[in-house]
Amino acid sequence: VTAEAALERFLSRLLNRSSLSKVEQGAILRLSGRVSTFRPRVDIVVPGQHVDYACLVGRGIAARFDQMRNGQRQLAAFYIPGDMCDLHSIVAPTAAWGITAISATTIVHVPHAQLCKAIADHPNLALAFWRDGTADASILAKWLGNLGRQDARARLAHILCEFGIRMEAAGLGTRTAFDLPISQEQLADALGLTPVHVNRTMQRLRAEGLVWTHNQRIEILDWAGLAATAEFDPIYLLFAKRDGPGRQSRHIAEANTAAS
Amino acid sequence: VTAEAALERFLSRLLNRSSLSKVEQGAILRLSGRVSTFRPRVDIVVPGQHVDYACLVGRGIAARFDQMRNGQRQLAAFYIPGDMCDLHSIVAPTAAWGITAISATTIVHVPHAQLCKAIADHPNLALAFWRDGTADASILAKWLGNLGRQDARARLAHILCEFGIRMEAAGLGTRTAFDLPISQEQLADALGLTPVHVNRTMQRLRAEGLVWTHNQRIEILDWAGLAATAEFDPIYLLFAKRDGPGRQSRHIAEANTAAS
DNA sequence: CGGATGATTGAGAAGTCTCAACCGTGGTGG
DNA sequence: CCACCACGGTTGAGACTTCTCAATCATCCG
Repeated sequence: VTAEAALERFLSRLLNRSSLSKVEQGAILRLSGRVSTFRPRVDIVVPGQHVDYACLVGRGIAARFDQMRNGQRQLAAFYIPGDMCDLHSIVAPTAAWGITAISATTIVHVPHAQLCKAIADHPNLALAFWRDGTADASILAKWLGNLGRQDARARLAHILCEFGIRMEAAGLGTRTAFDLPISQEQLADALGLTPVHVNRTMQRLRAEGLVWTHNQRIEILDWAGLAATAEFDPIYLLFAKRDGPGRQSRHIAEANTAAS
Repeated sequence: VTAEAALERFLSRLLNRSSLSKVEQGAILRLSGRVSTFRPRVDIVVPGQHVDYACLVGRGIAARFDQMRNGQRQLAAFYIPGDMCDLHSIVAPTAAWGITAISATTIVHVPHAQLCKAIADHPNLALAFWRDGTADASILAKWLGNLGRQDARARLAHILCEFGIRMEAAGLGTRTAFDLPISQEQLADALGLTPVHVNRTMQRLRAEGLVWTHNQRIEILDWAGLAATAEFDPIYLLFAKRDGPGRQSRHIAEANTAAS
């Protein structure tokens, strides 16, 4: 995977939410950075580290995590190819969190200097970056609601729906069929559950005919059913450009009825 | 409470994390907006609403919430005077969440038009706003870790420590003594617990000599002890300017040793 | 074949929830 | 001045979800 391909995915992600001129798009594509790969479970950024670059995922899956004193981890976000894990490190370069590789992951380290220059040359990019971070924060808030107010079954169903929509938007499968190289133990760290309980809950979703899994492939057999048990409404992903609310409501309708 | 006083608090909050020139500070103070008040439990912004203003808290406490289908709510953030609840609505004007009044609350509705003009005139303000939103997201991530990986006692202890530091930083008391006009039921909605369990847990913290409460006043009798049970480390509040990591580590040391 | 990783199973323990009731205080109206 | 009501805090007992610990199984890979 080359840096260029990753930057194209990144631009594509930005365009999901922001309108950018050709010139601004060119500025994104002209970014560059050192490419490195990480094995699963290796930390890419450790908590408290001061960084002068942002981490763009080119291949694999990365996650933001918070670590407790006893070593337990809470994953606060999953990043798929095209996601810039810590774009906000531009404005807050000392991370209070860490980034870890979930599966084998390729990262492009884009220097802050380049990103700052792009922002200075094209102020609209700062707004696009801010909007991108706002979308991540919106996902975080939704996860909080899931952890606080939904049981294990709804939580698992919700994250599967979320991955479906995000994978599809990133061109990495359809919302009902995609590869998810995440172990049940890692899912447990994201859902605030025990690996054992994730296992039993996944079995239940399978038994109910909602999903089918094999190796690390997910197939959602009953999208409407899964979305209903998850109370899933993709509005929180903020897949809508600034140009008004009309597009957004259409999006919800699509997501909750299609392919079921 | 006047709009001017609220804007001064807002500027003060921005200066906690960003360096702004006198001119930029002036641009903040020249903002204005319609002032209105809300009774407790009244919604200020309803989920899905399209807004063309941001909500600045002048007095009282507001909260961002996510609502489940059965009516249960999860609070995802508390906003104290000087906090701009939904600054990010500038870049994502259709809210996926709601804002509600926790106590009697005064809100200044600052039009997006004014904020956009300020950003256009002073690009550095966009970065300050983005940084402010990043701090809110960082708090959100920490809450997620609390919900996912800490028990009720640690969660409650953590939110009390957080309020202590934030209240002190906002000039609304000291970290060990402040007014907190939030009912146990509302705390439960933030902590992902039942009001009954919040009550029992609060009793336990009192019995352990960690805190003392009366009416809606909190006194933290043993800061070090409370911080230890909460695994509280204020680094996640991002109370550090861009000027390097030195100041930050000092801050942690202070917060975990002082006033205990 | 051995070792590592991830998925699966079982049984008992623990934390939290549910429901229902009761108490104390402040405000309101007769 | 008192009766009443609303609200928030408190208590008790039983139910339920999820955790803990420990073991087993399946697959991949060297």
